[in-house]
Amino acid sequence: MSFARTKPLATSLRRDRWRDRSMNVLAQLKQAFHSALQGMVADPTPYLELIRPSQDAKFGDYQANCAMPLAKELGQKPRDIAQGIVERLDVSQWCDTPEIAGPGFINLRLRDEWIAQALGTVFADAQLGIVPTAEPKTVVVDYSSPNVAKPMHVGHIRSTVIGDSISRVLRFLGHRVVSDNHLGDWGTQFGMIIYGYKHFRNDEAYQVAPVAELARLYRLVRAVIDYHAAVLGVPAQEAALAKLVEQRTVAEQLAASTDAAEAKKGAADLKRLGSRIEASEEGLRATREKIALTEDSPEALARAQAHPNIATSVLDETAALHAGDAENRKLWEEFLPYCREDIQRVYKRLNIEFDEELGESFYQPWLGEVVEEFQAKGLARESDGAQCVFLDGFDTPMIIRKRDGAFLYATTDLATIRYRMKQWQPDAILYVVDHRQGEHFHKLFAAARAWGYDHVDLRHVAFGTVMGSDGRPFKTRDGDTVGLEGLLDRAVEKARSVVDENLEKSKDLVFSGEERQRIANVVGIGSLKYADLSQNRASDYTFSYDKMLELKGNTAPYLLYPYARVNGIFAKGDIDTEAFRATTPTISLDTPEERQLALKLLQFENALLDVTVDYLPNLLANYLYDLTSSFGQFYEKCKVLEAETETAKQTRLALCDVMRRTVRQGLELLGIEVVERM
RNA sequence: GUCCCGGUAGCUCAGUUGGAUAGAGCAGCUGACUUCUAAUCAGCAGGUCACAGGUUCGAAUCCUGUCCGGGAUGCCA
Repeated sequence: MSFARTKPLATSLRRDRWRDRSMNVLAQLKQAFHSALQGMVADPTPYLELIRPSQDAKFGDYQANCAMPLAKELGQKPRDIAQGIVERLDVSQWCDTPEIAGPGFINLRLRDEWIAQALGTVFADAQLGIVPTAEPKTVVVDYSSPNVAKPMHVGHIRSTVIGDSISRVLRFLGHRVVSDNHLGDWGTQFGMIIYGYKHFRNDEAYQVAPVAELARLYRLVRAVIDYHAAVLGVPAQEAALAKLVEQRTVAEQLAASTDAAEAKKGAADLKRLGSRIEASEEGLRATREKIALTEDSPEALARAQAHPNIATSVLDETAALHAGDAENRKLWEEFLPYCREDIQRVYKRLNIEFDEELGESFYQPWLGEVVEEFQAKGLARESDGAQCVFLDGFDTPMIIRKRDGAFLYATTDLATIRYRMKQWQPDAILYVVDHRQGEHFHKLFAAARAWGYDHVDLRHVAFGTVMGSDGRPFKTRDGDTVGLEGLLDRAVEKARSVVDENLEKSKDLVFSGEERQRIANVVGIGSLKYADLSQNRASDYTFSYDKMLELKGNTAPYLLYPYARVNGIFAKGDIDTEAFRATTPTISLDTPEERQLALKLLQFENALLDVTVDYLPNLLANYLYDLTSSFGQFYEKCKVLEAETETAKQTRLALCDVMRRTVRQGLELLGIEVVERM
């Protein structure tokens, strides 16, 4: 059975697209079509979505594809309908006479004078012609959410960067955004550092640098636990491998069969088993290396042998903390600020801030109430000793209280929804969390709706896994997850060598080592973020330093370069930017490159609105890439400082300046900084 | 077993929610620096959009089935 659908935020945002705005051409065209279609069809709104930028310049700048679907509804020929629409349509303010082509496409070509005038308006506006939405929504964006006390790793980059960008775009468009870092500050990792603190601490180190000492304790306890788990896991891994090898033997026989169908199946099995065996062998090798890591060090081995039951002891410490044990509670309160401080270092490097950082522990006092309320409303009942919420359409229930009485993340998530609704009355709550938790969120949202929160758009903004070049989840050679800080260091380091290499080539410009490092920092971090944001979040993402730092293609360096180039033009021409912005340049678009660039610049707002429909920052990245490509062509063909006429020079300076401001603003909305020269 | 993603050029990926001849970058080949920064630009080549049906004026996109890959799947998060 299906649930009553809440009104998605995107629907109301989409309506913004054709609101009356002086600079948004598409919005204006939609309005003109709305008038023209009125009387022809009951509700013109859905057909307005069929007006879009043309794919090919020979079809004009925009095309309206509404005549074909209308043909069916009205029972007439599509070309006749197109003709009818055109006769009722008044777009003369913006366009040349519309043309009908093919089965009934209506092609629209903007008048050059209109584009020029619109560009002038954008040039004169500090906000690039973008006005805040008339229908501001309140949106909670839940992202990043690392476990504190545990080093952040590569898995956190996507949530952090995507969530940050979505927050920035929504806020820029005038929505009220509450960005909330739902920290894991109440889990087993605290049991680990509490255990570590009790058994392995170095008091002096803790006094001098508590954050570093706690991190050391975490790694140390983790290593001991991993060692025991590895030793215990080897037989099972070996057995699994043996089974696969056995299956391979069967497949080999099948492949040799005289029956064509059987042989084909055998060959397919062989191929599949081959890669599985490879993966299995590699896993086993990694496990053995992990064991060796401890056994090769007498000190580590002695420690491991002295703590054989460390895993359960850690769980006991965690349970004691949750049960209110005074000592553990005191330690937790002491450690938490240090752990928070530690992760802030990474956020600072990434230039990311949150409005709220309400961790799991914040909701802990209300978990009992939540369960009771679910029971009282008949939404939850006992099953096998656990409190379960059974939901239509799901095979398994959502468990909100374990047999042993402990709560789960589902419980916390429910309490969190209740708090957020009460505190901010949001229209939408976005969870920027990897796609593997999809089913959890489906259940959570269904439970929340049953609970009464059915007027909020709860949405799982899912993203894929970060993969290595081998096509498997991105790991270090030892099979560990890759630390986030090391990733940033390496990106900056690689960027530095790219910077050095390229600046050697420019003779006239002198860059100090300090400036080079600053550029490397912006380029390195920016590339790391952009590589992620420029890809559709739904797909898995193959991590590659070389690719993200490419100078051509859809990369951060490619987008940063035109910005610096325009600065170079202004510097060379000795043109004061502020003074120029105070003027009203005469604009006349006389070359295809100028026209194309101007048109792209006018589409910035549409790119931002597109991002908000399905929360896809890559649509903004695509736009910026498109824009800078157009600039590249313009730059090649149109001399700015040595333009043939004064009007051409003013036009081109204006184009350059609006381009530079748009790129800067666009990158800022992706959380990426610019450099003045490079 | 069931459910959720995905399969587009040798590689990495886009593809504006069903529109006209499927696009970029890398890799390969060819050109363009005494010129506002060549961290660039122009060009060539590269495709059975996994496969088979279906829906309609029109399908990479929607539906059904098959194959392949990944993920989730009762007490972790």
